[in-house]
Amino acid sequence: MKAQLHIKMNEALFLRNPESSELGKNILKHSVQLIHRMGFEGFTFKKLAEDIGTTEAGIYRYFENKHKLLVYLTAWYWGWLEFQISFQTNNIKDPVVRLKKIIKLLATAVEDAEQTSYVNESLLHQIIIAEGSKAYLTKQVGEDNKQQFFKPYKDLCAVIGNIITECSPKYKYPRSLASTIIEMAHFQNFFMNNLPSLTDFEEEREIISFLNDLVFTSLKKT
Amino acid sequence: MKAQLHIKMNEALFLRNPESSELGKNILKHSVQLIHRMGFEGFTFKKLAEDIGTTEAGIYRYFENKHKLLVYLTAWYWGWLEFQISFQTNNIKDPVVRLKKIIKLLATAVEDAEQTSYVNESLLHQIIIAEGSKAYLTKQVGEDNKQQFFKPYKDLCAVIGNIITECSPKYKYPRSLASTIIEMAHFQNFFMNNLPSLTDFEEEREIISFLNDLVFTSLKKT
DNA sequence: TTAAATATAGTAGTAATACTATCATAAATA
DNA sequence: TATTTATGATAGTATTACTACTATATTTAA
Repeated sequence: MKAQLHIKMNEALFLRNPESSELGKNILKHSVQLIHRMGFEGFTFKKLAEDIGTTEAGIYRYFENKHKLLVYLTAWYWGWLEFQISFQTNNIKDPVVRLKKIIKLLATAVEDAEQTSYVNESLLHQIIIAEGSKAYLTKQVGEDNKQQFFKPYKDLCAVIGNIITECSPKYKYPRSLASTIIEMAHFQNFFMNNLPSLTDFEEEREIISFLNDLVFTSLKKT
Repeated sequence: MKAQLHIKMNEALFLRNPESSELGKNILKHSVQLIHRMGFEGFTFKKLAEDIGTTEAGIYRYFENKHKLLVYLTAWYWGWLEFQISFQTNNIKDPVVRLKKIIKLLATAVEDAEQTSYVNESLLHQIIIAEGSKAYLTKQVGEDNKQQFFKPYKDLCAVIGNIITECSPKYKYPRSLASTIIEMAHFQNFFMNNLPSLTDFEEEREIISFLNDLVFTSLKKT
């Protein structure tokens, strides 16, 4: 008997809960695969429906549009990652050790092993790297934010910010440093793989070293 | 008699050079206004044509699609910014002073005064903050990169990276630190204005302080 | 000077996208 | 058994993204 991880989602993100039916779960599963394969711009509900073997109208019963679906997937990811972090740093007292562990988790490709039934976390991690920013880089960011769509991201940022403050109570920018770590864990990965001259890296390990250096020199000073 | 600044653009970015005609210049001018007003997703060539008072087909003679136009605008911006940097840091010997000046330029809203005839740099700066990443966060990033579309961004990153190395020859991640400064100058601004709990800031000045702290503690250590 | 080439504008159309609405049927539940 | 709920199938609309074609104005070349 295995414990089943479940991420509680904001109800305003969907019209019908995708976790409540087979079709819904298929929408999540296949959308991750399709967005990963053809990018968010190339992805349409029509293609998704064909991939699943259902109709466009079927998808629209679950999600209002593809933007909401992307926001759903990113929110799920941040919720899942926050759980991973709390699980993996549980019982670690030293905030410096915790922060290092978090940086590693942020910058490391997820292994396929620990898959949640209908979401391939490894593919989703790559989607977040390439498409994640598009969830909030829109004209509706204000309204989406009012509806709490970015709460999981903000919560994670707050968690990391608090650990930063534990490490160095006098450091003045804990939340900005937290969002910098999160964004750069992803952007440096994207750059390394697609625009390598914007980085000094050839593998993940080096991104982790860079982020550790960035964070801990900033914190040691104070 | 005033010197006229001209940014040389990659010819593969357009079908017909928009700087070579009135319509072309109008396309640049009005696209900046429209993208700023309705966001890149809401922006279409049809709306642009109506705004200018020409036809859709007229726009398509200059740009293959709106993605190319966005890449054109971002490339123009980075080229323009590199010129601003070289101009404003000219004659400054001390690399630390130069780097501080660059951080300020990156994070500061452009004044309306110094406008280049057909591009409103102030609006364009805000477009780069909100839409700039979408120029490379696509499935075609590899092909676009092969065609050198991101050269101005990469050049700017190299310039900043070199100054970082001048400041601290032993620092191991000059290019990644440079791309981090560039991206965070924009993202922290976007977060401050739209998702404030991801930052510790209320004004630009504070973003500059954060970036200075981040960079110079990293560099002093070595 | 005139004819040919070229640049530019405008009209019209197509295929795909992003939806909405309706009706039928199968399965679950009360 | 009646009724809700989930899914399926079909059709339709407005907008988007683009292409092809025609008309006209301007430049250039013979």
